[in-house]
Amino acid sequence: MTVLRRLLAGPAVAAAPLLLGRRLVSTIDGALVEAVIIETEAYEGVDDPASHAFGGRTARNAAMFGEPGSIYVYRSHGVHWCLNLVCRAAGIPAAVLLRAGRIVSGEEVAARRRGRATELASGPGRLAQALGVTGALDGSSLWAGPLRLEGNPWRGEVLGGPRVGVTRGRDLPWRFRVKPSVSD
DNA sequence: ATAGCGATGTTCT
DNA sequence: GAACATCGCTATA
Repeated sequence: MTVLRRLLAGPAVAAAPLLLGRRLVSTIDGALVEAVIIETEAYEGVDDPASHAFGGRTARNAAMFGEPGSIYVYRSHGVHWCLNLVCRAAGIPAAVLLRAGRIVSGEEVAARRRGRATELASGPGRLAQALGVTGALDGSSLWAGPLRLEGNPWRGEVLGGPRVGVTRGRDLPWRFRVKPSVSD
């Protein structure tokens, strides 16, 4: 059992800060794009009023109930795809939303997908678009697909705070990001 | 620099 | 109908 498998088998709140600094490696459509994760948010199961799984299973959130290491992709505001990594044992819904990254490889591909050269992955919709992630990946596995996770956790300072765009459950500091640096 | 708003799928009231 | 785990354009300062 690898470190990563153990991490995703546990609570999303524990996994979210330890996913920071790792590289998300995409070979979607045969093009290599890598992004270092710099911002995440945790969504726990039925007790979390901000989670898509709050209130039970639906067609959209079904992937959240899958094996840890599953990929959950949903459409936000009818426009953008957002990428989550599923945590906890099958049947217990929890996931970490990957909110932002810094492209470290395949910048040309990312820029082409984004239709611009700046802000390539500074937001959940942008990150997914830069990596080529779409709803086609929903329910697939991180262990055997075109999307992988590599590298080690962020060694620097990690900041916590309330989740973004959430009205219920705002009191929980389940958003994590690396300390901002000038190179971003 | 900041604010407002349109786009638009899925879920909930 | 309304709200949303968003983004990018447009308008005002």
